[in-house]
Amino acid sequence: MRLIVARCSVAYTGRLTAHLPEALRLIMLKADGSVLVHADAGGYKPLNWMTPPTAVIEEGETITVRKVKGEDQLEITLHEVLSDVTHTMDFDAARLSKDGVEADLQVALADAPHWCGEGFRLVRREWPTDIGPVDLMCRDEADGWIAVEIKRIGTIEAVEQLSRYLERIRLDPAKADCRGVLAATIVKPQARVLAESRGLTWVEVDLAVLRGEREPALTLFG
Amino acid sequence: MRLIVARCSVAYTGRLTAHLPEALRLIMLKADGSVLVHADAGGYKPLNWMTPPTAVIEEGETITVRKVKGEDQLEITLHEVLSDVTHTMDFDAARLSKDGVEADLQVALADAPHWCGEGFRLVRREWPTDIGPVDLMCRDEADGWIAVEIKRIGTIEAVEQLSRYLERIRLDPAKADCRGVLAATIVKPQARVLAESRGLTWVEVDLAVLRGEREPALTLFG
DNA sequence: GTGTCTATCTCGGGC
DNA sequence: GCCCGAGGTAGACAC
Repeated sequence: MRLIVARCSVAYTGRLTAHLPEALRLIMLKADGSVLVHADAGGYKPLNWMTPPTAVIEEGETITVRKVKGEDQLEITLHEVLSDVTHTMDFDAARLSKDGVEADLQVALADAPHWCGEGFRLVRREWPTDIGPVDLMCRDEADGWIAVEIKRIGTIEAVEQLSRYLERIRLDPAKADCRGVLAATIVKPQARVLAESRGLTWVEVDLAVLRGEREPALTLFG
Repeated sequence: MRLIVARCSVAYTGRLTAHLPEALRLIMLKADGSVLVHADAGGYKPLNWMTPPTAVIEEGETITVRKVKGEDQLEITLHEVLSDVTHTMDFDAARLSKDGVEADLQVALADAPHWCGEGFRLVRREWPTDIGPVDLMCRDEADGWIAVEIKRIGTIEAVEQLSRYLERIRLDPAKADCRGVLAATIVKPQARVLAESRGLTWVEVDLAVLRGEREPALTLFG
């Protein structure tokens, strides 16, 4: 990884045009061809960047980064270089392991589907439809079908997704009355409104409770 | 900005939990409190990070970053430091200027709504509904209402969004016949099909043409 | 290759 | 403060 601290200006052309006036910034050139220009503020995001695969050409005080496919181009002009160092790193860095993403929520709910609705039992995970798999397919005490869409954050988008699946599932006469449930750690207000207006149910679930690691704060069905 | 190149391991707890085993990486501590851990590959994204406002505590070989509000915590353990340098930068770096984003398109179309449809005149931008604002609300020569959804890239999602708005707008008897138009720089084939199947219109617009900087390539209404 | 969907999305604007 | 939508979203995975 090459780290250049320099007074520089940057111009991007491609999906849009952007210009960055002269200032002191960090330019990061990764071994995989990524180029990132970071300021000392501004948080997570680089001001300008190019993701691999790229072609990097250095000519005098100008670094030109081109996307191998496409029109995107980044032109960095170095006005004053304060530091320019290269560090060799393990190219294939050990991978990041995560717990608590949507997939983990799905596993936990598959094990305890009653949190999606009273008396629910799992028929299968990733129930296939012709436009993609529904997260969970369940049946209730009266043997009615219920499609469950799982999200960490339940947004309008999730309601749309569930609606699309239901539209397909209900084409089968045996499942014409299939209900829909959106299960999420947080269900946003507008998603609640939209879900209810479409006759769909929503429920907030807590991963730790699902796993039996914490007591439920409230009685949800009462 | 402080740049540490070190063999390190990282643990994140908060919205989820994540662990990064020992490897050689770059740790970036920005003046605004941002902390980013980057590998020499992996493109745009840091492996781990914390956005401001944060509290950074350094004790021996451990750097602990806490979100000022909330539970989020990042714990970086330094096993071997190869480099540790600090560069003073202009804190308030000159701002990035962009042109060609959706907002620019909206301004240009509000100024020249006839590109959305013959005889259209603007009633207002950001017309409110209970699930969010419609980009443009127009009326045609016969005083009919038209809701316009503007996107840089017109996808199925944009058609869904426009459909949702129309669903709401048409609840008002005075606007029961409200039409819908998707205006975008590029309208994807699948979005065209879906729009047409729902009785919606789509139109491709060119920002330079809207601004009168370029001649239209084709007659759109003919 | 395109399409779809997740993300510790991040970030900015509005109320 | 929360909520919502845009993003050069990026990145992963299925088809």
